[in-house]
Amino acid sequence: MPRKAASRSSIVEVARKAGVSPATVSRAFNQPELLKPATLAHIKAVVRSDGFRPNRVGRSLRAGSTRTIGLLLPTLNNPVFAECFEGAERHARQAGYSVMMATTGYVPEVEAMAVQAFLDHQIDGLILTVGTPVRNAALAMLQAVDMPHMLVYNESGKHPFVSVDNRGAARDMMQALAALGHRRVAVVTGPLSESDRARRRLAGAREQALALGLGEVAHWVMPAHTAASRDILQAALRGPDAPTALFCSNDLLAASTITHLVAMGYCVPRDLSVCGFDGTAMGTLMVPPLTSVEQPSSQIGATACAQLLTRLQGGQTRSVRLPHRILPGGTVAEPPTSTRTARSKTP
Amino acid sequence: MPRKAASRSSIVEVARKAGVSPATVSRAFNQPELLKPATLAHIKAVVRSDGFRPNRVGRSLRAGSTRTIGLLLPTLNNPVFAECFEGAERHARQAGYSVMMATTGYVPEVEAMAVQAFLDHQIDGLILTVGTPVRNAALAMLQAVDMPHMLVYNESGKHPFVSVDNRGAARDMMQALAALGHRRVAVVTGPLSESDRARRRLAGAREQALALGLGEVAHWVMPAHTAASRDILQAALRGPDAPTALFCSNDLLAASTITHLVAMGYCVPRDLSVCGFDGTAMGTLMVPPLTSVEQPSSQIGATACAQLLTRLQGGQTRSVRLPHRILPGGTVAEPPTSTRTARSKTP
DNA sequence: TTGAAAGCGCTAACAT
DNA sequence: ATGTTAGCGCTTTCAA
Repeated sequence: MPRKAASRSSIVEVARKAGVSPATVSRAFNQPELLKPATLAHIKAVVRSDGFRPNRVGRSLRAGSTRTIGLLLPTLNNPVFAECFEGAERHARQAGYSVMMATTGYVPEVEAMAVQAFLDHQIDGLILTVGTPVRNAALAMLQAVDMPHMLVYNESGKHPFVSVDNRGAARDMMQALAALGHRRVAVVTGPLSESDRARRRLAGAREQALALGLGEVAHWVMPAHTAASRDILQAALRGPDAPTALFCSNDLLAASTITHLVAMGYCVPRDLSVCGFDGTAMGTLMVPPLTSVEQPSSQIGATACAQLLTRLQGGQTRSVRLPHRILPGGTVAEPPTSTRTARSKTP
Repeated sequence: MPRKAASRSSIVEVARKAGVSPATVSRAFNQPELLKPATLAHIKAVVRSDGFRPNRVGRSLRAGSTRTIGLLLPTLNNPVFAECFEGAERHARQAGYSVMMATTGYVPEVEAMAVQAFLDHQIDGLILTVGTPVRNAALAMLQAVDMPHMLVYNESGKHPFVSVDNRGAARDMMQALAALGHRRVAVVTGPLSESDRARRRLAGAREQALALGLGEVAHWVMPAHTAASRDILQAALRGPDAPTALFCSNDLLAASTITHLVAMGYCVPRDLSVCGFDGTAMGTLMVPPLTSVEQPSSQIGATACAQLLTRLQGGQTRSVRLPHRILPGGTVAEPPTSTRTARSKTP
C-alpha cells in the first residue's frame, strides 16, 4: 500500500482543483505550447501552491522510458573510475537523466547481477566497464535484450566503446623508458583475467620491447589491481637481472608499488623507475608526481554518455578512441649508471 | 510508446503460457510459499524458458516502493566520499536495494535539484552529505515530504546523521601537534560556507589551541576543498611568524598543499609539518604517508545505509558518531629547531 | 483547445 | 490454492 495515509497528490487531484481534466495537467508539463496561456497559467498556479510534482514512476510505466541510465564500474576507490563517473554523471544530469550506480569489484558475477537489477529497473541505457568483454555474461544479457550500452575503458569489436588505444599507449611508455636507457622493464598488474586493459597494456609493452630489442619484459602479477604486494616485489627484485623500471598497469597500483619500494629502502626514481597508467589527479599530487600515461577519464565518461544519449534519441553509436599522452612526472629517470655495482640502498 | 514492436513479455503473457492467472505468477515471485509446489515449478519453468523478469516499474507503481535509495555526495574525486559510497552501496545491494547517485560539487542549488530529481523518482530513502545542514534547501524538502534520510559526515541536531566527532577529532590532532612542540599552527580549508565539517574542525583546532595556550590559529581559505592554491600558501608563509604546522581540513587538500610546498622548496616534514583529515587510503599511499585523522568512511556509509533500511522497515533511526583516531603517518615532525621560540619538548 | 477513456505491468483485496 | 478485479499515476490516442 502507499507510503502514507495522506498520499502525495496526483495529477488527478491537481486537475480537480484546477477544474480541468488530468490530460490537460499532463499537457501543462509535457506540451505546454498546446494549452491556452490562461489555462496553463492557472494550472501552474495550482501546481505551485500544492507543491505538486509529477510522479516519475507513473510516467515511466506509461511512457516506457525511465530517463535513467545505469553506470557500472569496477570500483570508485580507483580514482580513474571516480573521474569517469563525474564526467558521465554531469553530462547525464544536464540532459535530464538520472543515474543508477553500482560497483562490481572486478567480479563477473557481480557484473551480471548488477546488470540484471538495472534491466529490471528499466533503465534506458547503460555505461559500463567490465573485466573482459569477450564472452562476458553481462554484455551478453545487454545484447540479448537490445539494451543500448557503451563500454568505457574496455575495447571491443562487438560493443561500442570509448577508451584510449591501450596497446599503443603502452608502446609509447615503453619507448619513453627505452629512450632513457632502460633495457629491463617489468610490467606490474593485477590478475589479468580481471582486466583486458591490463592485458592490452602488457601486450603493448612487450611488443615495443621486442621492436626495440630490449630484454624480455617480466610480468609481475599482484593479487589485486588496487594494491601491490610487498612480498612479491621483494622476491621479484632479487637477483642480478632485476628490472630498472616498473611499468604499473594503473596509477593506484603504481602508488602502492612506490610506497612498498620506499619502505624497502629504494629511492624512486634514483634506484628504480616506476610509472603508472591513467594520469589521475591523484598521481599529480604525489611527491614526486607520478609518471604515467594520461587518459582523459572525465571526457571518456562524458563522451560515452553523449554517445548513449544520441542512441537513445534514435541515432547511432560509434566507438571512440580518445587521445592519450605521456605525463612526464618525476618517478622515472635514467637507470642507475652501474646496475651491477652496489647500489646505495639500505633494505 | 514502448521501446520495441516485440515488447518484453509481461506477467500476463507468462500467465497465459502457464495456464494460470497473473496473480498466481505474481505470487510465484513474491509469496512462492502460497503456491502448490507443482504450480510453482511449472511457472518457474515457463519463466525460465521465456527469460522473463518482472518489470520493477510496474511493481514500484503498484507497491508504492521502488526499493531504490539515493546517494548524494559532494564529489567522488575526493576519495573520502568514494570510500563512503562503496560502503553504502555494498550494503544496499546486499539488501536488495538499488542506488541512484548524484554529485553536487558542494553547490547548494545542485543539492536541491538533485534531491528533487530523487523525490520525483520516488526513491525510498536517501543518504547525503550537504554543505551545511542549517537552513539547507535540500534538507528542508526532505523534511517537508517526510522522506527518510541519513546525513553522512555532517552533524546536525534536526536530522539523523553518521559522522565522527569533528570538533573533538580536530582537538586531538592539535594536541598531537602541540605535543611535538608546535605553537603556531594554521588551519587550511576550502570555503567555509561550503562545509560544516571544515568549520567544526577549525573550531576544534582553535579551542584546543586556546586550552593549551598556543598562539592564535591562523585560517587560510583556499578556493576549493579539493585543491590548495600555491599563491595563497606562498603569501601566507612569508614573515617571521609563519606557522610550523599546517592542519588541512581534508586529505586531498593536504596532498595538494604538500605538492605545492615541495615545489616551493620546502621539505615536509623537516621544514614544515602538514597533516590532513579523513585517513583515506590515498593518504597512506603518499610518500611519506600522510599524517591524518582517520575516520571510518566505508563504515560510515554502511552504517548510514543500515540505519536507513531499518527506518524503511518501520524502525527508528538514530545519529551515530563513530570513533576516529590519529593516523601517525610521516608528514608531521617536531618544528625546526631554528624557530624563534624555544622548543618545549613534552616528556 | 480540451476531455474521455484506455492501459503501461504489477499487486492485493476479496472471492471462490 | 488460485482466480477476479480494481487500481497505483501517468500519457495519449481519439473525439468533441
